[in-house]
Parts: sequence; structure tokens; C-alpha cells
Amino acid sequence: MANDAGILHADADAFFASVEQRDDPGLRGKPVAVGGGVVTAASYEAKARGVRSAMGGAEARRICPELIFVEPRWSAYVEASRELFSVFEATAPVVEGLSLEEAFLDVRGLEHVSGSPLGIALRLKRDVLERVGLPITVGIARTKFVAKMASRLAKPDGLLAVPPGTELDFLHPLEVEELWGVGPATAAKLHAHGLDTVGAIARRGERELVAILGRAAGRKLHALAHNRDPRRVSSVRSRSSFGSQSALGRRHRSRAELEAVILGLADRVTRRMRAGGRAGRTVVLRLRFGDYARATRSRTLRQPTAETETVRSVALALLDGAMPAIARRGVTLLGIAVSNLTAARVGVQLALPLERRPSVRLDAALDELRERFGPTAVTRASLLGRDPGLAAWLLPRR
DNA sequence: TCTGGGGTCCTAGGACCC
DNA sequence: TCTGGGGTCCTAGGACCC
Repeated sequence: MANDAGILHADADAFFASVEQRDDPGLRGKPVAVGGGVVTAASYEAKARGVRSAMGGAEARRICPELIFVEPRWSAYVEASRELFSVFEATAPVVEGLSLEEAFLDVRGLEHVSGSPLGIALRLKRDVLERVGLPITVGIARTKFVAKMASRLAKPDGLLAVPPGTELDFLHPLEVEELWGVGPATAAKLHAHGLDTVGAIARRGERELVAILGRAAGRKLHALAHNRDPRRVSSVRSRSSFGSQSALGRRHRSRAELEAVILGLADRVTRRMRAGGRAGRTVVLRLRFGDYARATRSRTLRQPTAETETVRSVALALLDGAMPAIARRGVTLLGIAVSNLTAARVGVQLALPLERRPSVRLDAALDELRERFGPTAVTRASLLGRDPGLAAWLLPRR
């Protein structure tokens, strides 16, 4: 039934720090920060003393002198995440991961098999604690947004169900900055118009919110304030970019050093792309200057690539364009991202001679190829540079 | 208090095409 | 010749999330 409160949002509490406390009993009950120069994750004991993730290490030590810093152990977090998701998958037929440590679970229609959503959630908490050794918080609601808000408010080690029909009572007293998707910039705009709570947002018209926040954000917030969130839990979302970045610190970097960083980044990114069987057409160079302002430079290639050398040379060309700004302002971070992804393996590549058929357009050619090879075989076609040919790739279905 | 690394989605202007 | 509208792609930046 569509009216069931059957969406669970399950979220491991202070995930990285909890894994550290699980694996080292000496850390339990103590303020722990994962990271070094910057706090990547803080235990609840540390959060209680004001330590926040993304806070500088020096500041964190100042406000909490007994804070224990531990080096991140990425492989341990990835393994814990795998175990966590195996419990999720065993609990619900549809699981949508949002990050290493959180997911939506659709448990609608499982009453006769697994019991009520509340019963399922209680069992999920128990199973994760027994099998993974970590506390989680679960929110239960009819929609993703309310389930997420419920778990956010119930942390840590909590469980909160918002019964159907009571969503507005739950949402309207909340302050705007508590909302998932509302950050400092949006909150400031809302406050500037006298909008401090979700209830206040709900009393304004959609046009007014669009005027304040822009089209997409205004419509979305208006809908959410009225408890309209039609998004379904979906397990099939595939990623849209691969990226890697490296903070460089404040000291001057020579051109040769920057080139070495670029090579390392290109290698990391393309290695992961090849492992994932993906290639991409758009290479983005991310920059952070000496004043910590950010910028991007990008170039879109005609054909997707997952080759280290191709990505490296494009990134170097983009770096060239940015060198005047870097010389002026200094650089404190470099990153490479590749987007516009397709499946990496080219099944068959065809070239149709266009000079003999100048009227052929890409979509017409695609239609023709699909008739010959099946409706899903050909996923894209494009012109090949100055070459008068038309290329089409037959790619395996994802 | 000087600030990590990995992502997502939206906007806006210009180029280009029909 | 002048004028218009609609659509897609690319680039750069902004905001947000974990």
C-alpha cells in the first residue's frame, strides 16, 4: 500500500570513529577524531565537546585537549561498509546506498514476511550490532526525506518512526538549517526573507520560494515543506564521475612538482575507472588557490577515455591555462575529475561514410543501426572530428 | 583555527543547429 | 533581409552532502 510508512533510512553513527572504537577497546568512551590536519570524523564523545568534522586539527585539540587522534584506516571502513550493506541487503529487497555508511531500505509490502517496519527496524539495529559491531540509527517514514530527517534527529543509536498523517506535525517546527539539503547559503537567504522554520516555508507560495532560491531549489523546498516527496528507493543508481584530489599545503610548488601531482592524480583516477569498467569524455581540473578560493577548468573530448596518458595530457593542458592565476595567487590543491561517463568496453565501432550520404543525421543513423543490431545495442554515435565519417559504438548494456 | 577527500545536482551564458 | 524561438552541448561556478 502506498500509504505505508515503509521507507527506512539507516545510518551508522560516527562511522569511521565507531569502527576505530570497535577495533580498539582503549578508545571506547573517549573523544576520538579520525584524521590529522583536519578532523575527518569525530566520535560522539568528541562531538559533545564541540569537535566537528572538517575542523582543523589545531582547533579541535584546543577545544578538546584530551582528544585522541587516529590515522584513517580506509580498508577497515570499506570492509565494515561491505558488512553493513550485506545486513541491509538481507533485510530489504531494495537498498539504495547513499555513502559508505547510510542507505534507504524499502520494506513496504513485507508485513507477512518480515513483520512491521518498526519490527524490521528493531531487528536491523540488533543485527548490525551483532554482525558488524556498530550502532546505527534508523528513521521510518512514508518518504525518503522524512525518513532521513527522522534518523538525523534520532542519532545516535536511535530509532524514530513518523506515522503516516503526522509528517507535517513533525516537519513544521524544524528550523530551516536542520533540513537535509539546506546549507549555510540557502539558510541565509531564507532568514533574510523571514523564513526560519519549515512551517514558515509552507505558508509561502511556490513562486515566492522560486524567486528567493531559484527554480529547482525553490520548487523542491516548497514540495518538501508540504510533505511531497515522490522519490522512490532505487538500487540502480550509477555514479556520474570519478575524481581524485590532493591538498598541497601552503608552500610554493614548482611547475615540475605540479606536473608530478597531476600524473599521480591521473593514474589514481583512471586506475579506478578501468577497474569499474567506465570511461569518460570530460576532464575537470580542480584548483584551490592560496586564498582557498576554488576554480575548475574542463575540457570535453570527442571520445571517452580511461587512459592515464590521455587524462594526464588533457589535465596538463588545463594546468597550462591556469598557470598565470597560479603564479599570481599560489595553489593549495589540485584535483582531477572525469565525468560524462560511458561503459568503457567498446563492443564494435562502426564508421559510416558521410560524404556519400550527406543527409544522414546522427539520430537517423542510430535508428538504422538499432534496426540492424537491436534496440539496446547501440548506445551512442558521434562525428569523428574533421573526418567525414560517423562513428557509432555498440556497447554492452549496463 | 587556517581548512581532507570523495561525491551530487543546479544555473547561466555562449556556441551552434534547426 | 530581418527576425524569432527552441533545443543541445560545453564551460565555469555555486551549493550541498558524507
